[in-house]
Amino acid sequence: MNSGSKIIPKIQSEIGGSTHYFLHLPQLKFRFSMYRTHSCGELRGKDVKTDVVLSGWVQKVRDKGFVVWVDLRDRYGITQLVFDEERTPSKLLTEARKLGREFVIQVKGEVIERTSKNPQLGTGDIEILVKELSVLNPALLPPFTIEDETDGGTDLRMKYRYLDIRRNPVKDKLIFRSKVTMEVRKYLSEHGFIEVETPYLIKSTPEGARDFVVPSRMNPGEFYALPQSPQTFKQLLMVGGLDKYFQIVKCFRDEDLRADRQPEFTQIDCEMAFVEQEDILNAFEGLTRHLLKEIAGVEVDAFPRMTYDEAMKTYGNDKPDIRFDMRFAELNTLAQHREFNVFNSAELVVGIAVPGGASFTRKEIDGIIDWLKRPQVGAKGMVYVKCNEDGSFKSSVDKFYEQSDLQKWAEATGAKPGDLICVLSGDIDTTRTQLSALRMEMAERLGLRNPAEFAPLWVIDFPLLEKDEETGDYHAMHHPFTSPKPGQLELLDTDPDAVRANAYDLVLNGNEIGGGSIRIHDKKVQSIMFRHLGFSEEEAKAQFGFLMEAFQYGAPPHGGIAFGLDRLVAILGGQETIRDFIAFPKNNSGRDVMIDAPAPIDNAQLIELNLRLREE
RNA sequence: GGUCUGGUAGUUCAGUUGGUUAGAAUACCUGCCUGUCACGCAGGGGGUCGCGGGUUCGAGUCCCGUCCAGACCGCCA
Repeated sequence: MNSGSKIIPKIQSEIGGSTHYFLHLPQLKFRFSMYRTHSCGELRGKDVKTDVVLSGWVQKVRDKGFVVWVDLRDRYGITQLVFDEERTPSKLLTEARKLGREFVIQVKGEVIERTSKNPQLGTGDIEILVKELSVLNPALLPPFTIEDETDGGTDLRMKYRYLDIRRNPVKDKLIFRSKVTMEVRKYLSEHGFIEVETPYLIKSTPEGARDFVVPSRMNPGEFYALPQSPQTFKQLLMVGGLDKYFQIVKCFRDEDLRADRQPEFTQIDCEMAFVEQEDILNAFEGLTRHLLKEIAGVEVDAFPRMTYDEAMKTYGNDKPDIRFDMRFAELNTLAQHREFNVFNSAELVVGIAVPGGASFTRKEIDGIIDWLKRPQVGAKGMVYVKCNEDGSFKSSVDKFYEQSDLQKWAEATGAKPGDLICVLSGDIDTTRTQLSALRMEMAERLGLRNPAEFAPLWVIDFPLLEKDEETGDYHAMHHPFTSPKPGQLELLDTDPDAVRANAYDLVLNGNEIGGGSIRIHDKKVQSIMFRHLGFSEEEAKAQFGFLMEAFQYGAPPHGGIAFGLDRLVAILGGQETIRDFIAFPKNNSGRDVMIDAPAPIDNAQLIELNLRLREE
């Protein structure tokens, strides 16, 4: 791989600040003479003496006695209104004093130059001397302040999401998302992709995540499922000859949530016919590069590539964050020749060099070890080596190892004087997972996860199958339509773990933002796959008969990829959590606290649907 | 299914070893203020300490249960 390639943005992303985005033009594109001639963000010094009509929300009333200022806000900005004792009729001045926060008002007046200007505001050179005021709608006092730095907690803000959306940080993220989807549509359309909508009411499938199901009134006892992805439909579109398809589409998975996971989420779903893996990688590297350039202002070199096996060995993770190093060094041969049984009995001894970590105090290192021992990580302990500035080493296993041993560990991990080598041991999978968690935690603590830096990476050659440790069954690591590498079909019988797939993920800053594969387009191969996944002939036919049938009518070689749009947008915006990039997200328990869903349905509805709730 | 953290004024939070009348900031209301823009100044109102039970002379504080929220593990082809 192209190691150490770090991409520094030309323009820093400024989500969360007050900077507005490309779509945030201050001008109204459509003018409605009845309610407004201008937006609250566009009037400038050159507009002085113009008669205008503005509408918006009252941000703040500042009553100074002789003069009352009202900040009028809309999506485009804030314009100051002025009412004063000299120029405003007393009746109007009294009305202005009665305005409350978030009242919706309309004013007619004249743009005048301010006596004292506000350079922090785009409209800060002018104000509106109001001649007519009408309250279009009064408002209750909002439960939290509609300001960039609100006093509201997340719970409250979710319940009153429509108020939260009035705030710049949320509004700007939605505008930012709109910009991203616009660029996606633009790029893919320019490259010959056709956007096709596929159905939401489809059939439940046993593999993968749990389905959300929808009862069918007209077909008693039968259910639709909401799609986990439009996978089979986009393959059928290839059989249909559409050649290049995309769709920005909602997908549904009934699994537990995370900060970056919602039960309904949006994918950029893509498929191409007459392509091999290389064509897909090129096409969508192009899309991603386009987005990085247009959205984040970052020019990126060719994306590095790494096999799944290499990623697991080097980073203990199939979605490594390569903005920083701390690569794994396997130390078995260097550490299993002394009397240290913890290492000698381990399947894997592996370490990383934490830059600057030698300066950690004993207390800090104990803290790290405690962190590792939490059930979420589950490590038994950690061996560490401080690499002193004078070239000597101080380790937690000095009893067992010579300085020359530790010197070799330092060479293997790439540790320099001042670094801390952290070593974990145990069985291969667990130890890699734990060290990977430690690597990310250390990067976080050392501030190496710079959200304005973008390091994309293709991870390729995923295993075709994954073994369920409980049942011993195999299931598709990607999905059951993924093709094995050429010539590896025979291996399915002898060594299923060794079979690699034409499957790939696009990783950005340690997040899987996209994944796809070259599909099986041959009915026979697909049958073999289903058999290995434990489907009987009948089950396969019942579940995917339509696809198998379609493959007999001239299915072209095809493959595709799907990007998680919510996550992609959040990362491009330099954020960890996707929720603010979704207008109306669900909470931790999958609830919409604003509309209070899900909710029971009444008995008549149940009867109509031929459903009865189970008695407990 | 599990682990951890939190729940006190409209809001964000503090509240010591269990001890008098539960505080601060902000928001809100009233008054004042000749250029504010986080305006300022003075005053005022505002609390079922998530809910239920227990220990105790006494519980915001300790214990048990429960609900809600957040982060994570499992899960997420």
